[in-house]
Amino acid sequence: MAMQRSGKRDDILDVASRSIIEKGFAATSIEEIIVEVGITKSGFFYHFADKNELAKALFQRYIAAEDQLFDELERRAFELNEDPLHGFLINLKLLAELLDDLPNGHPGCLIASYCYQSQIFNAEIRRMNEAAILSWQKRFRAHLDRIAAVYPPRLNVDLDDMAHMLTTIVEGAIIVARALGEPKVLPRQILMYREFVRSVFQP
Amino acid sequence: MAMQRSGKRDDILDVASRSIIEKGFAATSIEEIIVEVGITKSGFFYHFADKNELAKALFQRYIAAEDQLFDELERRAFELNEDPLHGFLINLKLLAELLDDLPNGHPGCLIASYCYQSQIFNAEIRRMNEAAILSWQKRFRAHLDRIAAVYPPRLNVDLDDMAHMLTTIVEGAIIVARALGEPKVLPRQILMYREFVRSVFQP
DNA sequence: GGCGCAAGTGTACTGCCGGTCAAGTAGAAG
DNA sequence: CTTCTACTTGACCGGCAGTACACTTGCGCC
Repeated sequence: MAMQRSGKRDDILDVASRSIIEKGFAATSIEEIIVEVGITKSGFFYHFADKNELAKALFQRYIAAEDQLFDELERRAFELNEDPLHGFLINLKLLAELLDDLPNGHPGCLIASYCYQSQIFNAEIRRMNEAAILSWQKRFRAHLDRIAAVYPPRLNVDLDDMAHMLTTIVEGAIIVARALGEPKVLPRQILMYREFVRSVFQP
Repeated sequence: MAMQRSGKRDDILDVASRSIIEKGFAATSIEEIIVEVGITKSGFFYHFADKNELAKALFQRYIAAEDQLFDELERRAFELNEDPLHGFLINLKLLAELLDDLPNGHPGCLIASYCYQSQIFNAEIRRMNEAAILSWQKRFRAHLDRIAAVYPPRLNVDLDDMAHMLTTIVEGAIIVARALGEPKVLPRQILMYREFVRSVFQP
């Protein structure tokens, strides 16, 4: 059999992330993961010292992928329009379209998933979770600052709150979408945020 | 010892809800619940046929309490101002103030908690979760309809989306607040939604 | 062609946890 | 004085997380 570098390790991460997002971390047994991957329990523990290590690796991979996606969307948006406001509005539109095209909707966010199970993780993972949200916050806040420098806000809103609002809406909309079985809620809520941004800044 | 009706049953629900919101359902063992309540395992299974029954009872109690709270806030708000828009704005303000006054912030929402662990619950609980969100949706939508009848919206927004937006923001803000350890995020995000409502409807 | 390392397998074990079952008890209600 | 509710005592089963450790297999390198 082919011995590609870390073949099974990635398989474990793929299977585990799907299962954890669906059922939660504690409800995902190592047993079922190794059965689906086609590996033995020893094989699993060769790659990960314990379940917490799995959670950590999963999280790092997830955050890296999200960051890359955001970078890419940002780049494309500001290629289309350099203006801070219009570029950001296009950015949000692209994000909504991308999510709208996912056949089964966004699978769920590990940040939220871990958040409601935080007590079973160690401090390191909790700090990673916090750092991930703060990095989004910083990213969105930078956009808003650049916008506000050109378009003075028409409403008296705190830009930090407004930056948090996008994270808030994404996380919340994933929950509502999942609970209702209506994937479109997420893209639609992002467009609502977009309306809000427009109504705050557009003259 | 006093034999108040269903004394221990309520104790179980109290302990379990705290633990489940913190750690998740699967990570909350019956063992630890009965130890904290000071009860035997048989005592637990006297009240609940299995863990799923516990989840169901917990959920019903949670939803009933939330509904009552919303009713109360609504009543007080419209006592202060009968106008649909201003009454709703006051309603949101009262909600934000109430959440702002909670010393440790909102403990977490069972709907979101269950949502990320849905696969371990039976169909009945999943339907209850859906119904709870739809009932909020209906409640908020009714406000918005009454507002729109008097104040024609200045932005072209879908009122269903706007009603979902409040649920979305509440659920999302709880996650962000928890992950960052900053309880104030929730009331502040509700006030952001309030600004949005105002900017859509206020002439 | 032999050596070492990465990537596993095989197997046996501990201990917790969900859940079951049978029998018994203390106090309130009628 | 019986019956019902709300538990207790205690024994038990099967499944899963996680540990431990000896063993194997294929590839790259010298």
